[in-house]
Amino acid sequence: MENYLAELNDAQRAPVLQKDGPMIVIAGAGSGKTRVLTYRIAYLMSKGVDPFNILSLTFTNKAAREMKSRISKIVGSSEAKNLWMGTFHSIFAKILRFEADKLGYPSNFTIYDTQDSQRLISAIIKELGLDKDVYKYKQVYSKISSYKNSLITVKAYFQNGELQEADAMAKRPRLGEIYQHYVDRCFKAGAMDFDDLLLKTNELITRFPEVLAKYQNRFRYILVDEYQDTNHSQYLIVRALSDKFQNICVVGDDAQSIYAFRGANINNILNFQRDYDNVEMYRLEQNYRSTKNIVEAANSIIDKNKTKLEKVVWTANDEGPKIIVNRLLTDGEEGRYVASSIFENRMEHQMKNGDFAILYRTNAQSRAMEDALRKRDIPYRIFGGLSFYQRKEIKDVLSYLRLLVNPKDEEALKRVINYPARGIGATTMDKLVLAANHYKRSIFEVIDNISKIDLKINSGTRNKLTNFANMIKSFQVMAQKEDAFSVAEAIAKKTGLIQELKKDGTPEGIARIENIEELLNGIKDFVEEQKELADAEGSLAEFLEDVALATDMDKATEDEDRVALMTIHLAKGLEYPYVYIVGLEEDLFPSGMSMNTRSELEEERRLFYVALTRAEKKAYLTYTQSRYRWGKLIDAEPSRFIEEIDDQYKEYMIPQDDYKYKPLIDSDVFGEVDKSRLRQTKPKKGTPPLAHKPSEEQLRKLRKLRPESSANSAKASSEALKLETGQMVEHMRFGKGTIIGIEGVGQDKKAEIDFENGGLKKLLLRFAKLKLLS
DNA sequence: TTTAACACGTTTTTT
DNA sequence: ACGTGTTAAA
Repeated sequence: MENYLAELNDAQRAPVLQKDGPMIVIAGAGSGKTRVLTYRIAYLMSKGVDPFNILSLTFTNKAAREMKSRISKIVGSSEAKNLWMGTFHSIFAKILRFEADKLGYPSNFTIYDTQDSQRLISAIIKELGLDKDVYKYKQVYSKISSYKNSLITVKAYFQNGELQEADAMAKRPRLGEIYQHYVDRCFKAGAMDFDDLLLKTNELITRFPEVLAKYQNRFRYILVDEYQDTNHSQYLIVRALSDKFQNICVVGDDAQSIYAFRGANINNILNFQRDYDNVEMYRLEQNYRSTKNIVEAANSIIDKNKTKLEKVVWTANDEGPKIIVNRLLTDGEEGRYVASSIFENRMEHQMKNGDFAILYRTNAQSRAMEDALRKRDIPYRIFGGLSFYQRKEIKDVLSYLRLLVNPKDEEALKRVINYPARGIGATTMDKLVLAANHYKRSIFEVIDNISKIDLKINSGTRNKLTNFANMIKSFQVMAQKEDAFSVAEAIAKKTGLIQELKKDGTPEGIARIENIEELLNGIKDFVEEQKELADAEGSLAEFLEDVALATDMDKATEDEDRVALMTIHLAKGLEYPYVYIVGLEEDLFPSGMSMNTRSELEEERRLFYVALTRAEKKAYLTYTQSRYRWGKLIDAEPSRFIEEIDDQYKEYMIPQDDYKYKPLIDSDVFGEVDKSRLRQTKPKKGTPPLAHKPSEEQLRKLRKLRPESSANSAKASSEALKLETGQMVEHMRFGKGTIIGIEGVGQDKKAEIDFENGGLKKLLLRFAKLKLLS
C-alpha cells in the first residue's frame, strides 16, 4: 500500500487519505485525477471498506473497466470485481431491473435508444394529426429529454403554468399532450429511454424510502468522476444516496465542462460546497501530461472565460515545441497535410500510428481525413459517428432479439414486422395500432389474437400476421433452451434477412452481411465470456442491455496501432503524444449554433481547451480557406480561438501574407482523382504545405466541378445538357422517345419526353443517361 | 403493397 | 453529399 502512496504527489495524496466525509477534487487537465480515484478506492479497501459498499460513477464504461483493472492489480481481482463501478446509466439500469416491479415495469424492460424514441414521437405526432413541420420530432424529443433531465414529469408539466405557456408561446401548445402520450406508450411497451434510467431512479428513491435506505446503506462510499458533466437528475440521485453517510467524493474540472447542451449543469460542481457540510476542497494543479508550451497556451485560452473556479495549472515538463498553426486551401488539402505530417513525424521520431489523434468538432469532418489517410496507407480508426449498433442491418437483427425478450416492445416490432417484406404494410399497421390502443393491449398481443378481434383486415393479411406471430413465438421457445448466439443465428437465417441482403448484391449489401456476421461473432464472444462467470447466464436480455448502453469508446483497445479520429467530445479523458485539431474556423469551431450567447461561446472555448490539453508533446491546429459543407464550397475564416492563444506559444507554418501559387492539380478541381499520379507522388517529404488564395476563376471552377464525382457522369451530363426540343432520344429503361420540351437551367435542366411506349416523363438531364438518335 | 423518384434535413456535441 | 423518409406510380 505504502508503495503506491509514494507514487503520488502531496496534492494527490491528500484526497486519497481522507477516508470519510464530503470532498471535492478540482483536477486540472492531465493532473492525474484517475490515479487519485483509483488509489483512493484501493486505500478505502485497505482500510477495511467492503467493495460492495463502494459506488464509483464514471463517464464511460471503458473508464470504469480500466479503473477496475488497475485496482485489481493493487488489491487483487477477487475483491475488485465486487466494486460497483460504471456509468450512471448502466449502474442504475441494473438497479432498476432489480426494483422494476415497484414501478410497474417488467424486469426485462427494453432500453429505447434515441432513434427508437424519436420514431415513437414521430408516430405520435402523426396519430394526433399534428403538423409535422410545426412539431418537429427531433425538437420535441430534445424538449422532452430536457424536461426529464430536470425531473419535470408529465404531471409536473401540467401543474406548471409557466412551462405550458412557454410552449404555447413557441407555437407548440400541444407539446404536453405529446409528452403524455410518449410516456404512456413507453410504459405500455415496457420500455425506458436513456433519460428514464435516471428519472425512474429518482422516482424509485423518492417514492420508496425503504428502497432509498437500502441503497444508502449499500453505497457507503460514493465517488463521482467528471462531476462537472452531471445533470440535475444525476445530481439528485447522488445527493440522495450520499445523504446518510456523507462519504461523497466528487472529482472534476469546471474548465472541462462540455455537455451543457445535454443538460449538464456546471453549477453542480460550482456549488458543491454549499450542498454538504464541512466540505474539504482539494486542487490538483500540476499537469504531468503536456509540455509547458501546451499547458500555458491552454491556460491563455481558458483565461478568456469569465465563469470559472480559480486554479492555476502548471507543469514541470519541458518547454517543448510551439503549437503549429497551418492554413490550407480546402478540406481535402487539410487532410493531405495532416496525413503527410503524421507520416513525417512517425518517421522522424519513431512514433507509432497510435501516438496520433485527429480531433474535430463535427463528425462530418472525418471524411476528408479518412480519404487522405487511406491514400497514404496510414491505418486509422474512427470513433463515434454512427456506431456499429446503430447501423440499420444491426438494429434489424437486434430488434428481433428485443422482440423475443419483450414482445411489448413496439419500436422493435414496427421495425421487423415487414422486414424482410412479408406483405404487412402501413395500412395494416395503422389498424393494429388503433386496435392496440383501443383494447389497451400491446400490438403483439393484438396480432397474436387476431382471429378473435373484429378488424377490417382481410384473411390473407390475417394469415401473414399469424405466421409472423408464430415465428416470433417459436424463436421465444428456442431462446428458453439455447444461448443467445444460437437464437440470433437462427433469426438471421430463418427470417430471410440474409437472403434479402444477398439478393441486392451491391458492395453495400455485402458489407451489411459482414456486419451481421460481426454481430453474431460479438454475441458468441459475449456468451462465452458469460459462461465463464458463475453468476451470469449469458442470456439474450443481458446481451441487449450491454448493447443498449455500449458506446464506441468502449470497444477501443489499447494495443491497436492506429491513428485515432474522433470528435473532441469523445476525446475527453484521453491523451496522445501528437494531436491535430482540424477545422479551426469560425462557424465550425466555434460552431455557428453556439455563438449566440456568452455561455455557449464559453462552452465552445472549454471544448477547445479540452482538445488542446489532449496533446502530450506537440499540437497542430489547421484551418482552411474554403471547405465543402452541405455539398457546397464555403469560404471560411480562421477561428477566433487561434487568435486567443498567446503568440509566444504558437508558430505559423506559413507567413500570413504569403500567397504562393501552386497549380491546382488534384481531385478537388478535376472531380476524378488521378490515381496513377497519386501513387507516384508518395510521400512528398520535406515539401512545405502550400497555401494560397485561389483566384476568383479557380473558385468558380471548384464550385462548378465538384458535384460531378466521376469523369463519366461529367461527360454524360455535359453532352446531355445540350439536348433540344424535337430530338429523338433513347433511354435505357423507357426506350425511344421525342423531346417535347426543355425547362430549367444548368444542372437543373429537365426534358419532357414523350416515350413511344412509356408515355410522358420529365427527366433531369444531369442524371438521365439519354442517347441521341436523330 | 411495393418500388422508385423526390424531398428533406443534415453538419454540434452523446449516455 | 448523403442517407433516410415521404410521396407518386406500377
